[in-house]
Amino acid sequence: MKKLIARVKQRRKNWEVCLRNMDLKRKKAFTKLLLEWHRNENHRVMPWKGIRDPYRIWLAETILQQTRVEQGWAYYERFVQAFPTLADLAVAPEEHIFRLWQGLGYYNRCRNLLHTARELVSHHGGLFPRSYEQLLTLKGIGPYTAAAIASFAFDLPHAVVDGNVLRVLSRYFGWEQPIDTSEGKRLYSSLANELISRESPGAYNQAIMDLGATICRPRVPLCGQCPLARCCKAFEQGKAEQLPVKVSRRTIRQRYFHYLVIWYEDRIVLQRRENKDIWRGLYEFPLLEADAPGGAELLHHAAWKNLLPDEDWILKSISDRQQQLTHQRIYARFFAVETSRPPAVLAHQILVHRHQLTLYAFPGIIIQYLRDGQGRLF
DNA sequence: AACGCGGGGCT
DNA sequence: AGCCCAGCGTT
Repeated sequence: MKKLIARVKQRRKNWEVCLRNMDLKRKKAFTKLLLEWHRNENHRVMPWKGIRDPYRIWLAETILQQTRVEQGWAYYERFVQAFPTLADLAVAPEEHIFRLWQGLGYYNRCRNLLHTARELVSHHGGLFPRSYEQLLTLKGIGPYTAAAIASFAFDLPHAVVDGNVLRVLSRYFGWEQPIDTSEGKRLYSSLANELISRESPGAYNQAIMDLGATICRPRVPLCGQCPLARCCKAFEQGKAEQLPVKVSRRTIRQRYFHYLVIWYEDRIVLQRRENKDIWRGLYEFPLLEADAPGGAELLHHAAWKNLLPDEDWILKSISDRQQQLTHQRIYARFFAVETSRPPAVLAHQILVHRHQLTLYAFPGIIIQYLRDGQGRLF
């Protein structure tokens, strides 16, 4: 067994050595052509581009994790306006930050943002550490973000590896190694760190991502305009659109949410999602989840006994909404109820006036519901 | 190594 | 309907 593992390791090593030597000319050309294009023809403009302040770089990169530039743009500008410095962010109330993040998704990013801001202020003198390894230890900062801060703010030669980079490298070098495995990540990352310009790491990192976003696009790459096409293996073999290779496919889970929208005069009951699940930290109505859609009989469910005791309430409407997430499809049914007695809220629930609803952050499906007039708001 | 985590735009 | 996006943390 040990022998076998040793042999696999040796073979992997040989493969890497082979790759390293194989494309020497191609590699040299890559960095040179990329930087030339960046200097002369890259006209992409974004509010965070060229910034050296590690705080704003961190903010931008965090917002942009798995998020399209166009989508994150306005969020970044609102955050910079509300929290111009790290110190401003560190003292902000969590509710305020979540409200600004509302609608952006992946809410753990938001939680980690605040956590790390406070960590930096209380344990690092309000300064970002100036090394890649130190940056990596901070919550919410992984290999990509650490490399971005290290290179853009501190001129350190650490290559960013994001979706753009993986695509550009896979195509340029014609690698069919899948990009979504540990093995693949290791190989592409090591290649990227070989290629990065030692003189201007920040410019190199910016350039490769801009090229991936504007020319070497996921679908319909603009090889005709690409400055690297003449050295690009995928272009040479006419398989740019077939790369990069991915192996993983995920199944989509279906979930059925039943929300109790209980109005008492102009107030409504809300609760905050706390479990390890989607939308943690956002607010919603009292919820019953089931394996299938349920009817009005749910109003007599034990979990809602405190809010709907006997006959002091009336059902006003039932309405359905859907929300498609990347890995889940949410079917939500809203039961709107009016009550004449103040509901007995549990410890985790709050009674909020409708004019105060804008103070809370909600999942998209709740926003949908409130906006449609069913909730008398937005 | 595999999985969970959003929301939106594009084909 | 499926894919992808300036990824990261947990198990």
